[in-house]
Amino acid sequence: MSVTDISMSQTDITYTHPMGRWQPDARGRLGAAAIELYLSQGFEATTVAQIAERAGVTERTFFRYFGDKREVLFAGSQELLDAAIAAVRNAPDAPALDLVAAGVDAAAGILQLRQDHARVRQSILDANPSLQERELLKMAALTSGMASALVERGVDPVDAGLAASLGVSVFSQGFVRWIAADERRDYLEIVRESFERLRALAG
Amino acid sequence: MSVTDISMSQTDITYTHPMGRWQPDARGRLGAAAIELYLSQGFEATTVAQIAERAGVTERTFFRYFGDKREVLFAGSQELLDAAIAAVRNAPDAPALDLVAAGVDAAAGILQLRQDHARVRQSILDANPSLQERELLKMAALTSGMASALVERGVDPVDAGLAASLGVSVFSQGFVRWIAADERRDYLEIVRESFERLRALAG
DNA sequence: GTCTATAGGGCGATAGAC
DNA sequence: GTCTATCGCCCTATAGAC
Repeated sequence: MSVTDISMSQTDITYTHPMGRWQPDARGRLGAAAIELYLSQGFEATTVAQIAERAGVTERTFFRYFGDKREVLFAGSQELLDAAIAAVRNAPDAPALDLVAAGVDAAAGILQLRQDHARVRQSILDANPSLQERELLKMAALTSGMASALVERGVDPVDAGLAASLGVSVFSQGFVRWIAADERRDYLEIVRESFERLRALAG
Repeated sequence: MSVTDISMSQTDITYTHPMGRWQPDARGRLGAAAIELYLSQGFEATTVAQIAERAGVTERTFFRYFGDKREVLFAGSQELLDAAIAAVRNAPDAPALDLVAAGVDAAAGILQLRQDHARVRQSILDANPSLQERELLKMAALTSGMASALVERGVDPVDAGLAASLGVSVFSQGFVRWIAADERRDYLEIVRESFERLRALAG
């Protein structure tokens, strides 16, 4: 049950840091500190104060960058979402489910590059229902984002919602299999096979 | 994006209340008080202390019945889950997607009886992402519950997961349409039409 | 039942960059 | 002067420990 996220550091790299009073990249340091602590002590046992201290900032600064303690683990999910939606938007004309497949392919292709990180992150999520909830919310955002992109391309709204749901189901279920220890195939391959199975199931 | 829950009062009705020192059905009163306050003041603005006071119990009692402030809105979702899983288990032999359809039918049939309440509850959820997260977790539980039931009946695990996901997608999307003000059809009808569309999409 | 740690938000102050 | 990042200290409610 889960997917998402890539980079821990999401700082705006086009902005040259003033390099004055404070160390640059507070966001990146907070993200790294959080993952280290969540891994070594567990998510619940880690306080925001500890994260902030390790990153050399105050608690208040943590909440400036991340709305809550969970959000720090989802810094990369926006990138995934954007890539998927862009792919749906730009795919060559085709039936709705194929457009969604293009979006899912794009997202899987990004995750693919960081299987090690995905596994670490997933091990943290697996132990915490409250993190799983957040993950589900991100997946719901992916669903509605792709659905909107389909509607923009002229797909009927009901069909768009269903097709996007199917795509995200394939993506999520494929993810679980992909990070399993004994799985040798790559993510894209798994996702594509799942789409085939899905067509068979419905037909 | 949402579904679930029926009754606010989930007290064990087979148990005859002692009717002694305390008013009976503390759980039911807490549930009713919470919904009233969430509606009139908003979810965030309502404190557990207010709910407890209105129900005539202490804060501590609230947390004895409900794990957290959100859970009070999901008292009925277990019933829905159980009904769906039982239906999948007991449906006559058929392809996986038809078994899932039986489960979804059962759940929709229950919700059907309380459209007014479903609308009220949904209006509270719509305004609060943290409640939407919890709803998604319940839907995920429904998915994995139905998937397990399918596996028990001999369906391949991967197919089971996909089929259950499809079913829950239909259920959730159908729910949104069903509670829309201008929708005249009943929930079961909408759900059945969605299954048809889904087959068309994949075919 | 009571007690307490912690999440998370409000807001003005401060120290730099431009 | 303006803007932006951070601090620091305020607060309350949640949720869990005892």
